[in-house]
Amino acid sequence: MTERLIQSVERAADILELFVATYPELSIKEISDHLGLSKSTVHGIIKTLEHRGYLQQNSDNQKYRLGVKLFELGNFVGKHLDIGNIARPIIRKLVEELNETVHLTVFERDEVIYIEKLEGSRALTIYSHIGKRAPIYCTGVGKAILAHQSEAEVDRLLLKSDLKPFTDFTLTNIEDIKNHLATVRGQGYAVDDEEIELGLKCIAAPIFNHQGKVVSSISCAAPKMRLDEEKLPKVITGIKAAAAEISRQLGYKDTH
Amino acid sequence: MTERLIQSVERAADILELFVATYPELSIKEISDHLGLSKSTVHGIIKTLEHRGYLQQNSDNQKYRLGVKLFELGNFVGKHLDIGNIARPIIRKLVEELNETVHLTVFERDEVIYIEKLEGSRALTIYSHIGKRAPIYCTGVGKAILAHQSEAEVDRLLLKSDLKPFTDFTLTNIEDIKNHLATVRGQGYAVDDEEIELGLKCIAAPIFNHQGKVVSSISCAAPKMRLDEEKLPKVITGIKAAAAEISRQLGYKDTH
DNA sequence: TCCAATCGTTCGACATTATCGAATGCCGTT
DNA sequence: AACGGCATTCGATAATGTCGAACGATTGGA
Repeated sequence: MTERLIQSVERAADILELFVATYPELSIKEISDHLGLSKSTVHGIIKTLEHRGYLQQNSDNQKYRLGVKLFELGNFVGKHLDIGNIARPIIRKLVEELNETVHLTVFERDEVIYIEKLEGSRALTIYSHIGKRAPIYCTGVGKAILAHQSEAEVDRLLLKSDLKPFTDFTLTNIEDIKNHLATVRGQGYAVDDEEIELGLKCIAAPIFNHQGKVVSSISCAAPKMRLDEEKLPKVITGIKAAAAEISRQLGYKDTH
Repeated sequence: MTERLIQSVERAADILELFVATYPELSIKEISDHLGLSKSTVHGIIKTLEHRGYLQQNSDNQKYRLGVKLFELGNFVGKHLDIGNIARPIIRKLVEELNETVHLTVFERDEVIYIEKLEGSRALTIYSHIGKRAPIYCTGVGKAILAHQSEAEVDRLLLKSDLKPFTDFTLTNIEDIKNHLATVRGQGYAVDDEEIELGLKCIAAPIFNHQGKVVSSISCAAPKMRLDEEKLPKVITGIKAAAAEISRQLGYKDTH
């Protein structure tokens, strides 16, 4: 790992981030003191950043603040770096690998919603479609998300749900579900074994965003008979790896 | 103007902006071709930017895209660089200079809304308050904004208004108003001469954002008698200069 | 009104550091 | 297996960023 980083670019980044870390308005002196650089060094970088719109100088006090160019770039990122675009190629690869249907969901306004579905080339496929809601307590994608919420949040969400039994295997007791979530959290993936539909089995993993919050999940859904002793470990490994990669690209820093 | 800009910082900016200008996903080769730099130079800068989260590398094709750090910074800018914060110190200075009330408005959802009011130390002050709506066709702040909308937009807005006469001086005929707006546009400021309230006179100027659109305006409002031959030019100059400075800080590039 | 202090800005000299081109290594394709 | 394309690494060079000092502008206090 003999990375050769560009000093002045790093310093420019240091300066930009200093505004977020300390105060939205800083003078050259303050910056050079914070970073331990000479005033003239800071001045050169600052003037370059100002010239490009990354900083702007206040006219009365001569201090600097972050410029609208960053706002522009940030918006661009927001549009093009959304989870769907990040996840799609990763999911596509996973589908090729497993040749099974893979779903992507997001958790928004207390609901788990399918936002992407990619199918393998099997005859027997899973019924589901983009935009549909998934129950949170008895699906892989729902449980993967639920397992990483605070206990208060879990209680709130479960109390809000009707906990209707879809099959004989559906867990409908809050304590049972909460115990099960601990297992999910521990192993890093969730299993739905015919809990919502007989014959259907899902393996799902949570996706973490740059704040470390779980905001979405992916799952592989297949007829239970196809997920045999040989295939199941592959699915688990694949789903977990894909979820981790999406998380990473979303800016999640895994700190274990 | 012997500015001494830092080359590698400029090149880093070039790279970031290239993603917006061309395509949200670029390879090192594509970047070096576009910018006429060697691959290794680009590689060094890219790795630095990636290291800091300003870029991230896609795992399957090895291309790069803008990173979430920019999203973060952009959001921060959005919060702290909003028009109110930019305008406040500039308005404050103007109030000291003129010792008259100055308003700041934004144009949103077809309405002109006061979002800031700073008063001079006079006994006779103007009634108005933050959050209040201003009619668009017969106030300085409204006309300053209206004068810089497209003709279709002006028609739409005026047809939507009831064009109620507040005083004998209120213009209520669409053609009259549109002719008047041409004057406003030409002189760079709008006058409201007792059009909404007898005895009240306002001088207002438009504020341009970084896209060159007029999204807000400021005005100086005072009893008509106080804006005499001596003071009026000062007010006009002051309001125009303040509006120009706010526009500049919002990222507006005046290209005349 | 003047002086002192503070900070932004400019300047010049130095060596650190970024740069380039060439070499290497890693896929994917034929 | 060999080729092509690309990312990556390496090493030598001088261009470039860095620092300290000097300058200038502004502010506050005596």
